[in-house]
Amino acid sequence: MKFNSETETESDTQTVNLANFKVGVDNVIFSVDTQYNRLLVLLRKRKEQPHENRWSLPGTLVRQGESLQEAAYRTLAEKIRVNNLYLEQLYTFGDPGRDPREAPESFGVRYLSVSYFALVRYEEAELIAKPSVNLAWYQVKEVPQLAFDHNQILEYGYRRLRNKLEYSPIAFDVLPERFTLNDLYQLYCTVLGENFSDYSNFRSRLLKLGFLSDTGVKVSRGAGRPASLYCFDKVAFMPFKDKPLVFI
Amino acid sequence: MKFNSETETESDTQTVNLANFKVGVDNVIFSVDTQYNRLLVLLRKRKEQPHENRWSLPGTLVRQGESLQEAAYRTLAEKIRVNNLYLEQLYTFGDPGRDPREAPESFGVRYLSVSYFALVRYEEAELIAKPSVNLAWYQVKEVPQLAFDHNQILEYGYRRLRNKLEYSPIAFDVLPERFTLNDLYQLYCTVLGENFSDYSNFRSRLLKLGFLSDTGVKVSRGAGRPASLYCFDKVAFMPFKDKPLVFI
DNA sequence: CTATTAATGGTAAATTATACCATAAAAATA
DNA sequence: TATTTTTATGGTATAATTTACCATTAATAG
Repeated sequence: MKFNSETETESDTQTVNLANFKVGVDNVIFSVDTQYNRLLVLLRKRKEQPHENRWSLPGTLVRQGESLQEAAYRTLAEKIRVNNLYLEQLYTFGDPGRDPREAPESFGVRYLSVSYFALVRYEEAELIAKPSVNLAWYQVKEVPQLAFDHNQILEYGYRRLRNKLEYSPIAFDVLPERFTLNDLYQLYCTVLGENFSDYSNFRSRLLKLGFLSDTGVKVSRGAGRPASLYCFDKVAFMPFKDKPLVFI
Repeated sequence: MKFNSETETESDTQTVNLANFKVGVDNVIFSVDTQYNRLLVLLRKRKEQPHENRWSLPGTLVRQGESLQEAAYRTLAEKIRVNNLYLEQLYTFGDPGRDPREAPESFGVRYLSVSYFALVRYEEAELIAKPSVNLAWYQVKEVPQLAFDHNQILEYGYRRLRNKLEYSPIAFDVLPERFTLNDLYQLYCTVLGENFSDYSNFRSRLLKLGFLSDTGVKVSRGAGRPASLYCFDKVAFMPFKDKPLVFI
C-alpha cells in the first residue's frame, strides 16, 4: 500500500503502517463553591467498559462531521446546564497504550484524547440528572484515581488554571456574576497558594485597575462589616488584556 | 453497531457514526539568524497530492505504535540535524474539511493535525538535503500561502513564541550557544516589537538576574567597541522559573 | 453594652522601572 | 595620523509600583 500522505517525505512513500484513530474529547470542568471555598471539578462515574465504575472526566468520542469543539460542547450540554461558559483546548494525549481498547485484536486502532478546559459558575450550573448518569463535583484536592490517564489530564488542567488566573480574567467565569472582593481573594488564595499577596494590597490593586464595578448592594455573611457586591466590567477590562492581574 | 466507548453517556450507546481519523503531526520550527537579524521558520515544498508544490510545515502521519512526540521527533530528524532542540506540543486542529483528502469517497476518514512548536539554533541546524526534499528557511513575515490550514498553525506558533519569550528562557534555544547581549536584545525586539524596552535597561535587568555568564571572549562586528560573548547558565536560572524576564 | 470580626481606606518605606547620560574601545573617515 | 562615528558598557536621578502595616467603620456574638 502506498500513501500520498500530507506530510511524508519520499522515504515514507513506501509501505508504512499508519495508525487508525478514534478521537475522544475529555473536559476538565472547573468551578468554585464560594460559600465553602472549595475548588471543584466535575467527574462522571463510568457505567461501561473499560474502567467500569471508575470516576472519569466527562467526555465523548468525536462523530462524523463534528468538530472537536462541537464535541466538547455536546458533552458539556449533556451533563450540565449553564448560562456562562469558558472553554478552550487544553492538550492532546495520544501515547500508544493509554486506552485498554487498543488491543491487538482491534487491528491497531488507537484512542486519542483532545482535552478541553472549561469554567462554569457553580451556582448557575445545573447538573442534568438522568437516572443512569452518575455526575458529581469533586474537590480538586480530593479527586480519586480516575479512569485512563485522566488524573494526568486533570493535573494539566489545574496547571492551566493557575497560569491563566494570573493573566486572564477567568476568575469571573467561575465566580458568581456578583461577588465580594473577599470571594475573589479567596479564589486566588485557594488556587495560587496562601501567601501570594496581602488582602489589603490585593483589593487596592484590583480596584485601581478599574474593571470591577461596585453594584452598591451590600451582603453580610456572619460577623463583620457587610461587603459590597462587585461585578466584572468586560469593556473596562479591554486595555488590560495580556497584562498580569496579580503578582505571586 | 453498539459502542462501549470511553466517554459516551447512555444516550450515545445506540448506533452512532463515529469518525475515523488519521493523525498527522506538523512542526512549527523557529530559528533566528543573528547575523541578519531574521526570525525564521522551516518550510517544506510538497511534492505530492494534495496541495502539490505548495509550501507547508514539515510533518508526518503517526504510525502504529508511535507516540505523537515520537512522530514529531522523527519528522524533525528527517529534515534537520541539531545539537540543541526545544519541543513542545502546540495545538490540535481537527475541523472537518481541513484536509481535501476527507472526501466522501474515503468513507468519512478525517485528518487531524497535532502541531508541535520547536526551536533550533540556526548555526547548528544542518538541513538534510536529499534530492527530492525541498526545504528552506523562510522569514516569518515573508511566508507565502501554505498548504492546508498551515498559515493558521504558524500564526498560533508565532503567538506561542511571543508569549514564551517573556516568561521562559527559550531565547537561549534559538540563539547560538554564545551570544552578545545585543544579539539577545535584537531577538526580543524582532519578536516583541521595537519599543518594548530601552537597550541599556534591558542589559542591566538581565545581567542583574545572574544567569548570564560572561565568557570573557570579545567579538568585534564592524565599527564600535567589541562586545562580550555570554552563555546561558541553566542552574543559575532555576530560581527565576515562572517569573517574567522582561516587560513590554 | 462590650468584644470580636470583617471590610474599607489609607500611609510610609522599600523596591523596581524608566529616562537619560558619560565613558570606553573599536572602526571609519579625512 | 587625527578626528569622527559607532557600539558596548556602567552608571544615576526620577518616577512608579509594590509591600508592610495601621486606623476606622460597621456589622455580629456574647
